Amino acid sequence: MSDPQTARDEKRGAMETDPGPDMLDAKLWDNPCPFTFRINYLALLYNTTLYTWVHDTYGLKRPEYVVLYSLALADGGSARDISRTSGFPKNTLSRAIKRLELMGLIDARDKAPGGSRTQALHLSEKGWALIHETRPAFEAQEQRMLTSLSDGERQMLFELLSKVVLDAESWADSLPPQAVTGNIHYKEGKAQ
Amino acid sequence: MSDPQTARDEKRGAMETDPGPDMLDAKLWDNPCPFTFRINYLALLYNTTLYTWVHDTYGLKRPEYVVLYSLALADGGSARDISRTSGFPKNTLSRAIKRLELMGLIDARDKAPGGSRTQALHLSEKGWALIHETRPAFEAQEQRMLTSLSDGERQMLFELLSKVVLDAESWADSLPPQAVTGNIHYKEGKAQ
DNA sequence: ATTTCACTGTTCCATTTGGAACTTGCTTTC
DNA sequence: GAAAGCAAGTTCCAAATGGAACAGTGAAAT
Repeated sequence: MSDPQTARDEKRGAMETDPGPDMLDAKLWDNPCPFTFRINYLALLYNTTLYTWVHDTYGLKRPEYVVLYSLALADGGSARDISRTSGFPKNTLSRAIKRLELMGLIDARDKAPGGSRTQALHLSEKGWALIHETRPAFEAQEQRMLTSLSDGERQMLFELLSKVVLDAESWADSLPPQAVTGNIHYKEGKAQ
Repeated sequence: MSDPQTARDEKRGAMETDPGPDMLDAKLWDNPCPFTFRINYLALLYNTTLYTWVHDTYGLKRPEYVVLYSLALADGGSARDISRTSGFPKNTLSRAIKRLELMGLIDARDKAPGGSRTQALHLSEKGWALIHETRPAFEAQEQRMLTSLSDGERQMLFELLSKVVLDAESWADSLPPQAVTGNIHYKEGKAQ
């Protein structure tokens, strides 16, 4: 895997669509982390397309739409749940929820629904409507993303990724040991 | 695929590690976009772990480290190249590059190296040192991420993802047609 | 040759973000 | 059952972010 940027190159020679960012080739074929680069790159393309669309069309920021989407999948979930499964910090979500409430997309929270500091959140009628209207775009984009694969390949990809995700607890939130020892610390050199 | 949250549930019954965020289960097994959720989730876990480590250890923010990493793979690349392959907007990268230059991690740019508005960027000695010191952590984390897969499975996953990435031009930056027509516009209801 | 044009990188500024401290209310312990 | 502990959600504020307008430079057109 040392001189691998061939697959894309021939295409480039013919069409010259992009003025040759072979940095992309390097990142794809010369990268010590080929897997994580790919998922980052794909996630990026997918997310920016869809979330800019949502923002331009509905005036909802990404964390806001994430709240709606999360509740559509797990109605009655809490801010903490959304934080854990989406990666947004809880204060960002707090703000998002407040605004969604104001917009009438999620139901007003009774300060104590039975007595619990955890607030169960629910989509409003209007919130469901928005989800039903927007989710197809997300689904369709995911479909388009996978058109180059056969049904069998899609299934295989799905299973492989599931395996990795299910094993995530064992590696997330901790670094491999050798990374943590004996480093030069540049931090004090903060220029700014 | 309607009542699929079994795989994780039995585990939960036994260990009760997490106080049951079955929102995660819903997002994994009830999601109309199972593929993109998985890659987003994995990317999230991977990125936050590593970039917080880089930040705490070296005082480099994510876009800054991304510049270094990109140049390590494609020395002489431009800000524009990095922007296209990383997704960061060019002004963010402009700032990052300026600071890296100040810190001596990339070579100073001669205002006109032969005459061209595109600036070819190069890591300095110190920049290379930092990359050589940090990259192993990224590699190791990617390895750990994939430990649950056999060699064959890893290879398969790599090939499937490559296919999808190579096809990216055909779907990125555009939405599926049916998404763009006939929507309610909530945007004017901006509360704030 | 001069005028457009195209595009890279920078600056400006309003908005957004997220860490840290705080509030509140349940839960556990003695 | 009071006291200490803990965890969800909020507020505060400094920092980071990214859109938009700008500047500068090479290429294209006439």
